[in-house]
Amino acid sequence: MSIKKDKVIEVATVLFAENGFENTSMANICIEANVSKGLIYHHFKSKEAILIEIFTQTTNQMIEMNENSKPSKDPKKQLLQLIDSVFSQIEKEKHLFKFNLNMMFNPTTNKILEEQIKLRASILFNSIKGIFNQLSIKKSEILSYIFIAEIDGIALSYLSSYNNYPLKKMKKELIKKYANYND
Amino acid sequence: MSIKKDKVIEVATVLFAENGFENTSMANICIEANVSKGLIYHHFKSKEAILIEIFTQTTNQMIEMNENSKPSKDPKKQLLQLIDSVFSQIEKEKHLFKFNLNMMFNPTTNKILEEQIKLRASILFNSIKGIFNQLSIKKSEILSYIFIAEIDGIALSYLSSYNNYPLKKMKKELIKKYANYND
Amino acid sequence: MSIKKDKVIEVATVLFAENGFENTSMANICIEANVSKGLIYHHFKSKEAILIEIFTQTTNQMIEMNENSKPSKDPKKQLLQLIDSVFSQIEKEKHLFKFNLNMMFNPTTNKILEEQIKLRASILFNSIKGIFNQLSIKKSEILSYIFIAEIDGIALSYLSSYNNYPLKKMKKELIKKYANYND
Amino acid sequence: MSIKKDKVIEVATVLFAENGFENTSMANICIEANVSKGLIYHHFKSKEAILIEIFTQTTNQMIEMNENSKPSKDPKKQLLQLIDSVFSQIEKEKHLFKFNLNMMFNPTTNKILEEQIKLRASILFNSIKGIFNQLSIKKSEILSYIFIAEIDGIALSYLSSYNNYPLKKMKKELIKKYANYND
DNA sequence: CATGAATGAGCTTTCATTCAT
DNA sequence: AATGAATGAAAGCTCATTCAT
Repeated sequence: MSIKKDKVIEVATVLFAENGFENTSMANICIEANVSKGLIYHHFKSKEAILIEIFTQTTNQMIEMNENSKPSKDPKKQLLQLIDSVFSQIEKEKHLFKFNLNMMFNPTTNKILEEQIKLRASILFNSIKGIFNQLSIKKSEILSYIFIAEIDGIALSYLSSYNNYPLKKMKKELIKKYANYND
Repeated sequence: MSIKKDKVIEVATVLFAENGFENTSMANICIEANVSKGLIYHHFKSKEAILIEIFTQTTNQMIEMNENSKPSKDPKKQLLQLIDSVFSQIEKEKHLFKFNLNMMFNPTTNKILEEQIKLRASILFNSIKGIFNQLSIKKSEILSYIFIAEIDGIALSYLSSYNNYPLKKMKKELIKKYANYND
Repeated sequence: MSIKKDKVIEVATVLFAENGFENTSMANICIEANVSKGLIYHHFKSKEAILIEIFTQTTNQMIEMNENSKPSKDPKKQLLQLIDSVFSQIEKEKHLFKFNLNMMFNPTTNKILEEQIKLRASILFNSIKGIFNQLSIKKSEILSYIFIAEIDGIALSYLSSYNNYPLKKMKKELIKKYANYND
Repeated sequence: MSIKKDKVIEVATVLFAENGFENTSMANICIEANVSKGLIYHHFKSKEAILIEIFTQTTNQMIEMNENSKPSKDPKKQLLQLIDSVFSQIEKEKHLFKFNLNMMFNPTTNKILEEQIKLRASILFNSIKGIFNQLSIKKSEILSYIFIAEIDGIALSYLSSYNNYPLKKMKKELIKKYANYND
């Protein structure tokens, strides 16, 4: 793939995250990516197409990671590992999480990315359900929804409203809960 | 307050929710509210000002409701009442919740509404902490954050990703958790 | 005349001078004069009408001053008095001179005030010619034009371009020239 | 430089001169230049930028002319040449002189062009002072200011107020004055 | 693969003016 | 004499997209 195309993707990701999809113009992207308008339309059909490609790339990474993860036998261990990786991601890639939430709840981008969003949700859900199946087959579905809600809720609070959100304490509480689980 | 101004607010609320802030033009609002452009700018300094007024009105309603709620003595009962009212709101006012999430994570509107968003969060937090204080003074803070995360997380899942989200079951689980709390 | 009407004239004069005619809105005038839009249109047919009234008032003052000036016998003395008064006006009422030049060379206001501008010019010219008639009947016309050009040219330089314009020295030179005149 | 850009400059110059800066809309320019709005904003950052470019071009022409003028040895001859060229310009390019005066005394354009205006004034002043330096080193400064005031004053009278201004006679008077100078 | 001139619809906002009260 | 709600045209400007080169 062309270097310039990659640069466009990279720059657009940052600008969409910082300013939102509608507040980022193709001209902005051109300038920042040091690329002409003609070229950007050579690589992408439209502004929407850039957004779709960005989102798809990340989704594909998610899928790949999911496939490559060798489940350790112990489901509890898996859960704790998952919690650990999610929390470190929330902290490290704050802007990516904000970007995703923005794209999910902006009516315009939501329509564009609808399928992708549902796909991601089902991948996540199935991955987590796979773990809970090992703990409690009967309740694995509802347990997965609860787990996802807890994670998402913490992320939402952390990213939006609270200045000194006790992210570390929240992680500890979650670990405490799921370390003793299964009874 | 003038009837036409009210109409503008009402129409703008719907359009912002349906199409997003940036994708709603003043012309759209004019047509839908059956009002001239001049008049909108007679009543509102700018498009931003409309958004702020909408948000402030809802915030004020929150504050009022909060002040008028006579806390029943039993904190558990309060919690269960709160859960009940939140879940029925999530279902009934789906579009309002989506609108709020959109405004919170759209960089443009987030900047405009920053203070309001923080104010709302602190009102909610203090209100919930007030309940948990009665159950467990020491851990009331972390418990409040967990409770809020659970509620927000469920709302987020319900509103965004999942087609047949088991909202009722989630409510049941939450009630189960908090009905037996602190024992 | 109504106090509020006077206030409008006063405020409009300042705003037109500071921001120009086209850059001063009726709304600006209303706010600054603490008057409603309805009232301003009760007193003045239009924005143009305000400008015309402002200009007419000043013109009338010029006429009045001209009529009331009792010419001392000695024309040279008159000239020197005139120079003195013009220079002190240029310095004291800088903004009024700028305003007049603006109104004269702005195509919009020039059209509105055309007659007034010509009237003023002829008043000034005749008044000065009256003086020079006493010094040299034959050349009084051309002498008047020269005198006016000198005054206007100095004013123009002082008001527009030069930061440290030697206004005092220029006055001295002019006085020197006309004190020894015709000998 | 693009033909269409040149056309915009050309059209804008005429329209600004005829109707003033504020009374010339971008739409006016588009229609007259047979060009789309988008294109104008492709070539110029703003309406102000067009004005600045127009003014700068003329300033640069002034500078060029100034540099290319080979001073004949005799300063008196130079002065008379200057007078001759200025008077023929005043007559031929009446609209350009009016335009400049408009831009100088309109508060909006004055702010935009402040630096340019000062630059032009200093170029003119230094050029004239260079001549007077050869006639009378000590008084060259004040003599320059007087000369400029005379020229400007005549132009001002001619362009603004008087219907049958004796421009030719004024030129003759000026020539008479400076032909016999310094004796 | 690459440029940037060119379009035209649409954007937010301003404004002089009118009119019912 | 006084208010301010209401209008509608027009302003400056932005933008996604196209296309000749």
